[in-house]
Amino acid sequence: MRTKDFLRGRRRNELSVEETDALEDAVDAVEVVPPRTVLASRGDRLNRSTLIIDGYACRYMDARDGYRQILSYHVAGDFIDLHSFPTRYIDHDIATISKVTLAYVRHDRLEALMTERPHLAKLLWFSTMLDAAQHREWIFRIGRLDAAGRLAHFICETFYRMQAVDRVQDGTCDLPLTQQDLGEIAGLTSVHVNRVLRRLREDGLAIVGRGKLQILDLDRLARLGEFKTDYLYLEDGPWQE
Amino acid sequence: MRTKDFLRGRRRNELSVEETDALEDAVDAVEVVPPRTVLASRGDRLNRSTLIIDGYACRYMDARDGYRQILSYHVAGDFIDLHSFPTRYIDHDIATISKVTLAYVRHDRLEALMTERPHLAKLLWFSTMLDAAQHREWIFRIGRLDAAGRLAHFICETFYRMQAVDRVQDGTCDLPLTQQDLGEIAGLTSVHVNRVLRRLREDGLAIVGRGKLQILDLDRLARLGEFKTDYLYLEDGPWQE
DNA sequence: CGGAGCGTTGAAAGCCCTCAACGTTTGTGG
DNA sequence: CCACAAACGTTGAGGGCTTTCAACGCTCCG
Repeated sequence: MRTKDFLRGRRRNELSVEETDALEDAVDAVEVVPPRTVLASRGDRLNRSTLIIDGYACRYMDARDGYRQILSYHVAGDFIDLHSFPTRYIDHDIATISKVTLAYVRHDRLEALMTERPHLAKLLWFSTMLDAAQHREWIFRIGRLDAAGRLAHFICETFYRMQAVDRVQDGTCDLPLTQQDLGEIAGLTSVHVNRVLRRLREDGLAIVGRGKLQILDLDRLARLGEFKTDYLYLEDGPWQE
Repeated sequence: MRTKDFLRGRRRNELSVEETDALEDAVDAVEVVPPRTVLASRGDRLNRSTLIIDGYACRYMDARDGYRQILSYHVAGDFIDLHSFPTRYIDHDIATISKVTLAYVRHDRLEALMTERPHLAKLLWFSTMLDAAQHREWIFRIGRLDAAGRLAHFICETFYRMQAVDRVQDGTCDLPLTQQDLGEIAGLTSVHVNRVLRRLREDGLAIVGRGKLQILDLDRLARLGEFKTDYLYLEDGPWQE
């Protein structure tokens, strides 16, 4: 099932069998895309949206000086550009990070779902609100935390998201990001990311490198990054009925 | 008409007369709230959403050290917490900045609109995507720009948004923010905001103070803040049919 | 096996913060 | 209407976190 990771670990249980089938049925094509490939550019008008089946991607904006700011990091189950359905245009760039398997859903199929399945539509809307909630945490992270806090916060967020889609084993998960990427996520230089990661490693908090993330002390990481899980709307949170 | 500023200057024209009436009809109560009042707190479960008829509000998160990070700034026509309809909970705090006139729409009315008026529902969804697009620009702003660029970017954004709802006269509009507030928006201290604003004033870019914003040179401000208008989805943008 | 990208480390500089003091404005009550 | 207090705005000096610049080691893949 190509859509099995969509909202997995979040509010997947609110999807009925019929809705699951309807969503699965709306999936058009499946494609494998190589790493570091641009999927869409600012200003593009899209007529389909993209669900990550497996792999990693990000959204970003380029700054004048050649640096870029990564806006969001996406894993399996993420509808990477569902917002282009209501907005029609996208206002940032999207690219793969690793090799990625993608599923496409045409916007006319979504249009039909809006009228035929309003409850499913509301869950699609909800999934774009998860993005917005994450955006807000990123603003907080970059605006108010120091370098170590920013990376700790990102590590916590990524770990919980990976756990939600069952991509964690023995406290370890994939993290195919370079130190340059992490700098573009946290608003830091790669040099400083390197120093901070060493500190996190030496302090027994987490080991980041070689495409992997290993959590050593999630509690202390969360404290350092002032991290709360509520905004991820995980299945065991207080928002359950 | 209480909802006249909703999506005004953006894609208001896509609302049919019937949809406008339906939205207007969904408005429950109207209330006036004093400045600096907390409207909702992280973890609250809401059963209604709030449209600003007039005045200014913001969303924010508190950090451990007593500082806070402002996540978004809201003006007339903004649905300040429409995202709580699909998410049910809110994951940040909301407060007024000035005296504000609010209109409430109960979530059960929105639920009905989802099934009865899917096109209107899609426009409501779109309006929450405007928020997300703004969030992304804030991430870019804080992550990649220096202090002057951050304030210039915020000034540009605010000016265009105020213009969209017809709150600009002679290049001047209300801006009831203290330098402390601006610091909490841009991830800076109020002291440094003060120094940067003086620079902007002396360089003939903008005058900020006494509750007002006066634009002196929008082009240079936009260049300084690397500001583009596309993400605001203004009525005269390329996204028009 | 070679090269390019990535990671690592050091030194110096810069942007912004912290601390502190004082001036200005605003709003309220006598 | 004035006086006063509190909040806001302004300015200077010093310090710290992060950047910049530079060099070198490592790893992975063709």
